Amino acid sequence: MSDSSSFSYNFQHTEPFWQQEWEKRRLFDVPNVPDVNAPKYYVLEMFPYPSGQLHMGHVRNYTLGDVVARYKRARGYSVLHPMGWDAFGLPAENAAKSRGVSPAKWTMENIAAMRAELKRLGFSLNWDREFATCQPEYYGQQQKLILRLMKEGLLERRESWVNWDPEDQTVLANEQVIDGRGWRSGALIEKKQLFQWFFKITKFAQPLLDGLKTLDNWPERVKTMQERWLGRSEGAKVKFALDNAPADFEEAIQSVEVFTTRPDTLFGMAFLAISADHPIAAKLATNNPKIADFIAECHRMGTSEEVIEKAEKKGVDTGLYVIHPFMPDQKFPIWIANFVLMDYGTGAVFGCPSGDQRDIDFALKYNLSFKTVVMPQGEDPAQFVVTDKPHTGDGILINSDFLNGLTIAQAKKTAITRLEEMGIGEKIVNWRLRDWGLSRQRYWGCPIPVIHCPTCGVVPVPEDQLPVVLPEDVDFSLSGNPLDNHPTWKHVNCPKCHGKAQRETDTCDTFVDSSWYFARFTAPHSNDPIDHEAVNRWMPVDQYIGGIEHAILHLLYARFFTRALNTIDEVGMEEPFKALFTQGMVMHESYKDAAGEWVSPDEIKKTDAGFVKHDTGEAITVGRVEKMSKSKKNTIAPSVIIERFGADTARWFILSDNPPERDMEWTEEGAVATSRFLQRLYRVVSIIAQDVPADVALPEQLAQSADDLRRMTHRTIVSVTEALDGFAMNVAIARLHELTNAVADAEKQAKEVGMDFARREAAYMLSLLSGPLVPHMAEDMVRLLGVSELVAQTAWPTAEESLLAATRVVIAVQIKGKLRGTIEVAPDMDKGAVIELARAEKTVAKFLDGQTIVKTIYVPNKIVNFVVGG
RNA sequence: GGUUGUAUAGUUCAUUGGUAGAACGCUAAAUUUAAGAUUUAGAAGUAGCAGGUUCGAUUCUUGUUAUAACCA
Repeated sequence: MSDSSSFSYNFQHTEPFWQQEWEKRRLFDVPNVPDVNAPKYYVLEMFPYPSGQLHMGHVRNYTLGDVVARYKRARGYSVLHPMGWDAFGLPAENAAKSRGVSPAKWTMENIAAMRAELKRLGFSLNWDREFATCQPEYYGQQQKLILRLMKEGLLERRESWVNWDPEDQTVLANEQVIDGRGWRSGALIEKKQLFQWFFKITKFAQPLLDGLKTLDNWPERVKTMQERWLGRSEGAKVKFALDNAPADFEEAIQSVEVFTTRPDTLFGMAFLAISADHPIAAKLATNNPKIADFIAECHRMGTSEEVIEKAEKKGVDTGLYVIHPFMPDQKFPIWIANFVLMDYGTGAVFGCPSGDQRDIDFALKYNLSFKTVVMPQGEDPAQFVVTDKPHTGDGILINSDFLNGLTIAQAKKTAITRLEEMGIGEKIVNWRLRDWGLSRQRYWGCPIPVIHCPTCGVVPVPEDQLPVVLPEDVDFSLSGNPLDNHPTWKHVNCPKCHGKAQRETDTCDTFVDSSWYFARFTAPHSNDPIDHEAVNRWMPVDQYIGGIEHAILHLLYARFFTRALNTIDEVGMEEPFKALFTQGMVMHESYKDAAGEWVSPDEIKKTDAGFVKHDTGEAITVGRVEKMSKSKKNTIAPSVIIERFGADTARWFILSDNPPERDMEWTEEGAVATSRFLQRLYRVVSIIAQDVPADVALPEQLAQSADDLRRMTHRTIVSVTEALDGFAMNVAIARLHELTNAVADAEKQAKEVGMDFARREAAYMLSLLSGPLVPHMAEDMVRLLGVSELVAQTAWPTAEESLLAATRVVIAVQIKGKLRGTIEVAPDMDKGAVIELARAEKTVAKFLDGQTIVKTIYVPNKIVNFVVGG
């Protein structure tokens, strides 16, 4: 027997070696337009933001993608597997502000560092296709697309409310407003109207909703989240006439249009609420200081739904009244309320307190009377009354004139028909989705390529003058938009009239950059944004992989963009991602010291008394297992792991423990155990490589042990293949563990007939099957076995059908469903014979003694069940 | 509060309408100058709880509890 201690896998040497070999042979390169006869497979992981360091989430994401890419390549697909950088965004600008380094330099240095780490992990990427969105070669092409979409009317400029940070002189996203203050400056945020650019995504609301139904290989929950975000609701628009409208009210504001999803509850109306930005509110504010104050207060609140949801519901009475559409003799007060949004629906709602929590809160607070109009089925209409808890469920209409006795659905229909007959309302579809505002008052983004001319208005930059390149000599010490502050950049001549004009100084939301990069990857060096032949051959992406945190915005914008590009014939498909996989997070234990401060895992060590600090010996408490994050200090740097254990260990461990869609916990023990296992696998294969000559033949007759091993090997081929097809990398790994154990065990029968062949076959298959997971070691093992072809170039193995069937089966024998014994028989043995054997089994016979068999259940190759007695 | 998912060995997960498995960890022994070492042997389970369907349920189904994500 061999001396096992002499085989040790040296990843420091072999990993870079194989990476160079693959690179040299250009194994992962594919043409922009693949051979029509070869099946294509486009696997893409969400491209990273170049923060400077790879984190474990990246490792998990890109390892998953790489396993798919390598597996599909082995299955004979032409595989497009590119990598790039989502390189625009605020952190670069912050670095510029705080450290005086230029955003471009900071970004490119980060990219270089992260690229080196990705390469070190041995991902099978087509690096020739790499780009960063901050390069003019990319964003210049994006500017062309923006202009083409603008020409098609899919982009427009309009005034809209924004959160304005007066100190930083900048617009903030809703998420950046915390308790009414700017997240960086802490200044009180104002609402302000600004001209902004919008993608008209709402035009695509219905197609985006319908398209979800075609995405069979998307996680259900992502589709549900998108559906809710789109928020289709059917309802009615109802026009309320003002009672005694003031004389100075122009025609347009002598009535109020309301959107409602519940026209059935019109008779339960108690008040009409309008947004602080409603024209009537604005009109009243001019000579009513109380109303003006209230509006100002609303403007300080922020614009997000979340803020509005959490804020106390408040209102102010305008003193005006509207006339009820169905009851001309009744009038209801108009209130200005902080929970009504101008850009949802019509900016006005009617309140029905008996059927809505928010409305009843409001009515009770301001002492507005109301009546009950819906009661649960089976209640007595004379008795049922809502006082402080609204009835929001299904039911029957009461106290509602011509709607009485109808169900909610019937009443909605009837009410709308009546409104339409009267000419004061109609059925409409309303969406929660709003147009996508892409203007950002920032430097580090793609400049929106238009010029503002005092005579010609908004003039697109002609395509031959693109790209509009960001200036490099920028002063970040000033507040506000650096592009706007730049002394010369914005001053240009109008392309039309050649008079003095100014560039648009807004840049694009970075979500624009990530909304078409997948199309650019198919022909990244093209002089046109998208090479039509390449994009139509490679797209849609067959497998997209990324985190659940992008379930809504990125994926929705990318879907919209693809549809928009489809309408201008830039791409030939409507949906960009055929299959989506959302991986879980990488978690780690968190640690705190006595003072309650977070402590990093590498500052501590384990002792018999628990964790203590390395240097001081201070006791550490172990906290929850949480998502790795810098603030909790529970991160593990991939680079450290790679250095200690190698890329293969990192790859194997991050896939081994959990199903990929679930959160996984990174543990030191797990990494160590993985490393140990891989060493063992290598050793097992090494021993075979040494013991068995490469040209060993398959003998006519095999010993039982050799036959068993061969069957195990071929069953494993099937199960690993199925697991990889089903994205169950953890299952594939479990099966490979089992085969490794079987091969190691077979060493004991190494001298039996056919074992040489069976062991060598098992070792080779083990190497090929683990190839997608641990590509470096797989290459090494195959070379040890004397095979010159690289694993990366070898076709995926197929199992021999004849070895998949069992040679004998163990049948369970039950009496009344309780296991009483087992028998071993040849597969597909005659039913009668099996039952006879079962009946004769020692324990079974004992239990059957003196009993009458009422019924015998026989499942071939599995079970016999005797039902006895009465 | 709603939606969706999950619940199986100490841990992480497989599996199946018909004997519940793997890996790690754990225990013991052996080997080694040494080990994040190796080998051998072993323990570990009422499949969350309560019903229903069935000859038979961990699997299908209803309810419930716990937990997670998302929405509100």
